[in-house]
Amino acid sequence: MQLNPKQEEAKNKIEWPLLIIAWAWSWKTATLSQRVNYMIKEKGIVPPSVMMVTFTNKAASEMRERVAKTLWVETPRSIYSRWNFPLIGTFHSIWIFILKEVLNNFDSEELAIWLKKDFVIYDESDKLSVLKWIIKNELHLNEKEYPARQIAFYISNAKNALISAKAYEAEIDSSIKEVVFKTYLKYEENLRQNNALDFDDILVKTLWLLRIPKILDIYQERYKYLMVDEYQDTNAPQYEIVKLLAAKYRNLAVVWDDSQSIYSWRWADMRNIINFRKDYTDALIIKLEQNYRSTKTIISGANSVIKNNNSWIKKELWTDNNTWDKINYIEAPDDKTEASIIAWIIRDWTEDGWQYADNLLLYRTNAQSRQLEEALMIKNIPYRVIWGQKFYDRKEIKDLLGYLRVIHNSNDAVSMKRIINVPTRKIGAKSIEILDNYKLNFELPYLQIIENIDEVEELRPAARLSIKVFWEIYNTLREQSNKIVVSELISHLVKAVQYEEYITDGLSTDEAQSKKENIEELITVASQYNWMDPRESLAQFLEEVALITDMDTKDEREDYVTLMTIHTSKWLEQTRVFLTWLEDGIFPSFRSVWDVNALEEERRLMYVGMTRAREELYISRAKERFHFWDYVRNPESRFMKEIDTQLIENYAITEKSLGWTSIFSSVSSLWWTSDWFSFWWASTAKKVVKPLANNDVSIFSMWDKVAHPKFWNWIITSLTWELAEIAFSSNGIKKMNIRIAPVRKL
DNA sequence: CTCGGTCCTTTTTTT
DNA sequence: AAGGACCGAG
Repeated sequence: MQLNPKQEEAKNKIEWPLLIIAWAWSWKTATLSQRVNYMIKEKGIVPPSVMMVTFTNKAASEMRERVAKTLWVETPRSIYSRWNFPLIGTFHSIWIFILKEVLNNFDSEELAIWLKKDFVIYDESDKLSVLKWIIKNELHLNEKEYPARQIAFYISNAKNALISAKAYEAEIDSSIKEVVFKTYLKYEENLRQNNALDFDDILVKTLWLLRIPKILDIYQERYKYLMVDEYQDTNAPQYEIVKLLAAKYRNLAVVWDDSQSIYSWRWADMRNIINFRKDYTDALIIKLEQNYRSTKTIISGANSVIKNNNSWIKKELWTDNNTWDKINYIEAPDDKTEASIIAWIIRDWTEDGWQYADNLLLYRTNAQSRQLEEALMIKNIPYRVIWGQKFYDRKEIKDLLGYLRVIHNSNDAVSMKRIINVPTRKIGAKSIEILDNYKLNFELPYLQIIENIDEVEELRPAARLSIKVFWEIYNTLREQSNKIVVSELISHLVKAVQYEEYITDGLSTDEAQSKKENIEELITVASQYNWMDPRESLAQFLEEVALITDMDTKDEREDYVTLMTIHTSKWLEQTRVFLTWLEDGIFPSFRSVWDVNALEEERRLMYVGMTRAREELYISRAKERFHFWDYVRNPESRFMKEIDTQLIENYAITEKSLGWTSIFSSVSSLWWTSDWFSFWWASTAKKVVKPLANNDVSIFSMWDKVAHPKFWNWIITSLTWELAEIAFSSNGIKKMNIRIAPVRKL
């Protein structure tokens, strides 16, 4: 790949602070990977002295792959093969790596930090359950009045402003902050006892350690060449950490794009660039303004939107690429038609030889995927929804990880509480309360109490017995964890506690199957760590699982349409992009329309969405839709009006484009029956939704007996074309489309 | 005391 | 889909 003169300049300037202003698809990734190659191959810099920080795991692994290719070496599996390769990872993964290394080599007391090396990472739901418990049991307050979610927001805000729990007392200026202060203190105490960190702590604790001169010295000397991608999305602790690391050698290159800053709600502050300019007044500034991906039309369209932001630095993104189709604007009469037209367009293109995988469907919030999914299902189009962190949020996954976590770190009280009665062992809320009180009074970790459970006399004998049984299982697993790799450990665990029987009890075949598949999937992910030493594999697996998200599991080899939020799409590009639900109140979100800053961030999000498209961009909205249990008519999105009208072509809604839709929408109430709904839920739980059945309708007739996997045997009591009413002995009459429903004639 | 039903609500964006 | 509230059975 031949770099242009600007990119070449960025590549060659390595012993100097460097600000690369890079607009969408300006080949910044190629520039950065060639820059690493240049350092190592031309300048003889040793690979492990180079650190590159990216924003997502996906970006990091892509970068590792590219760099490995230019260096002619095998792509390392993780950031840990640091001795012959640059350190390339996300902010969080690199900081965890540093935290662990420091804790392995130094005494915690010497560092004046309570953190010990086997720490666990609490995700958002772990954090909320701790906060809920504190609010209810320690502060004796009503959770309704002081919602954990709101308290969590205040605490996170404080942490990112580097205000400790003790220092928060000075911030109190309202009754809610009074409660926040008390909760924050207890929460920090809880983390300390459990040897746990939340996401914010990963940054804050790293910063704390790097402020110790002798620690900082080690890392400044090791990582002499630093690069930070997506600098506009850094927050205060991240900025401080980078500043400290770079202070000595000043070989820091940051990549910045103010048009793509969309994480201010995670405390990202694009004004960090002002601090950067102050810290490095002599920094070389290079602008990469040529876009190598999208057509002229798409770029002009995106430019015409983003220039409405006052905070935006004026610039012109340009391209040599061809002008192609105009931006297609679909104004559908209602939500179902909107979704159907999109499905129809995809189907049509596919018949012309395109792949399903050439299409990307974007929306503002995850909940919006539903109607698009329905339309795709009706047309048998395979698709996959990428939810933020859905996979690891599922009960079966959280349960199994909970076991692994207490095996790894016996102090982890949140996980212990989660799994002590899973599967049910007759240890209920009352017993756990007794354990909690005992723990509070004697300041002992759970494990120690469980080990000597006979001392807890308040406990019912039955509960004590159950805990002993649990203790046996736990001990066996813990011993095994030293001898067998983590994927085998999970299999043993599932058998030892009869987890499958527990989780699938009372479920339909379909639902049970999906649970089992999820467990299988977890074992598959875990088996990637099989090459490691058993104990190490467990630690590594748990660490990376905490940071992994659904989008990291996107499989490039299968052919399916991808659906995701615009936020999630930031790292990718696609031939054809559909931006849906372009209505004021939805996009921009109703929460943002009164606040200039929030609105500008939404506009940047629009820019990000538009520039994901390479060749064709479809924008759609519905004049009327069913939303939040009501019919609403949202005005056209203001962002749509900002696009230069010459660039837009209104998509004609013809009979052809409606196709079968018009027939379906006339009987649309049928699509909303409960079994359709549960079928939808069941299907989305799976990785790739399999195309629906395509039954030959002609073989069915009135009074036929049919088999259904979920409801067993039915009898057709009414049949109009392919829409049937089917009687089921205990559930009354169900309406369904027998062409696509999972039914079989008996 | 514990469990397993039912019924209700839930959300903006995610490392 | 999952958590919370509530209730009746064992």
